[in-house]
Amino acid sequence: MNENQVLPWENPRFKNWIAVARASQLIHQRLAKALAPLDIKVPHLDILANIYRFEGISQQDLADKLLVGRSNISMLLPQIEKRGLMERRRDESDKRVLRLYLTDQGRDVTGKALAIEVDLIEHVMSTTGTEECNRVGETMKRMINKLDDWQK
Amino acid sequence: MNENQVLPWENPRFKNWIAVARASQLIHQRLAKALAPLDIKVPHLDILANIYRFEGISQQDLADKLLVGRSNISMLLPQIEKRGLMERRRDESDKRVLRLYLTDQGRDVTGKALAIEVDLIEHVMSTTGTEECNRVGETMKRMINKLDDWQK
DNA sequence: ATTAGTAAGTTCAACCATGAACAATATTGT
DNA sequence: ACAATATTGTTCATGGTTGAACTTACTAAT
Repeated sequence: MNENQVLPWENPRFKNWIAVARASQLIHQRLAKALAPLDIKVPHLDILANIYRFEGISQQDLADKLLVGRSNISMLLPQIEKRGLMERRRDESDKRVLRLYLTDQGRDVTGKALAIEVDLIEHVMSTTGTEECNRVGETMKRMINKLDDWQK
Repeated sequence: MNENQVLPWENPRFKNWIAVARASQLIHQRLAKALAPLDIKVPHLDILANIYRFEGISQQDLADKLLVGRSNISMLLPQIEKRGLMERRRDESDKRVLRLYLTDQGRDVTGKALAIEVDLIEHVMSTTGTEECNRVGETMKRMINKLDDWQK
């Protein structure tokens, strides 16, 4: 910890992590602009994509997957539902939970939005080969695991 | 673009990018909690760290580095200044710009906060060797360049 | 069966972030 | 010199995000 008291930007892990954070932030911003024509915000797409993938997911499970609070989901869903992209159905076997389903229109919009996201990422990573790309993914997964089993 | 119409989660670049985004989001959240004892928010640290590194930076240049709007900086700085961590001085040669400087206390707090951040990242990336770490950083920098010279 | 504990979802107040409109100052072209 | 244009920083309205308190529903223990 003492050798970190000098400029952290000379620390390899730190400075490379900064690049990761910047890339992540930039892509988020670009994605937001790219989704504007569909009148969809990034958090909306995060939600829609997860319902697309896990039909009938509960709001709690959705919040866990997205790493946000339940209240966040509770505030966003009514907007999406009013636009007719998604609907909530009470689970009959457990009346506390609401299960989420895309409408046909929702599936259509989500497909288009995901295509935009994939195109963006494909383009930005076009100079990154599949092998290197997988190595990056593996590194990130190891980091996520480290975070998960550390401090709860 | 057609082969992306199936599940994007099978697309190597897409699925690996998702891991990057998740790791980034998680570290952000953990860092926020780790900074709580210092009563510092992540955006505050972003600002302080950049003044630490670039003494006398202007608000506009700071906003550019942090990839946020000027208004963001304008709203956050008074809070930091009131806590006595930083001060603004009018540039005499161009009276529009305000130049930012850390106080002694600000330098102290920033050093402590950066040490917390470095410790977190060192720990989370402890299973990632320097070489692999640099490769990840290189990949991210290539992505950032792709984003910079595309669409303005 | 009743009580205590737990879990899902909602609401609310507080806080952050953003972009547009604005004021003050600099720069550029003629 | 002067008008038109740029740039810096601020303000404000809007909308997003959070955690705590709350309601309703389920579960476990005795």
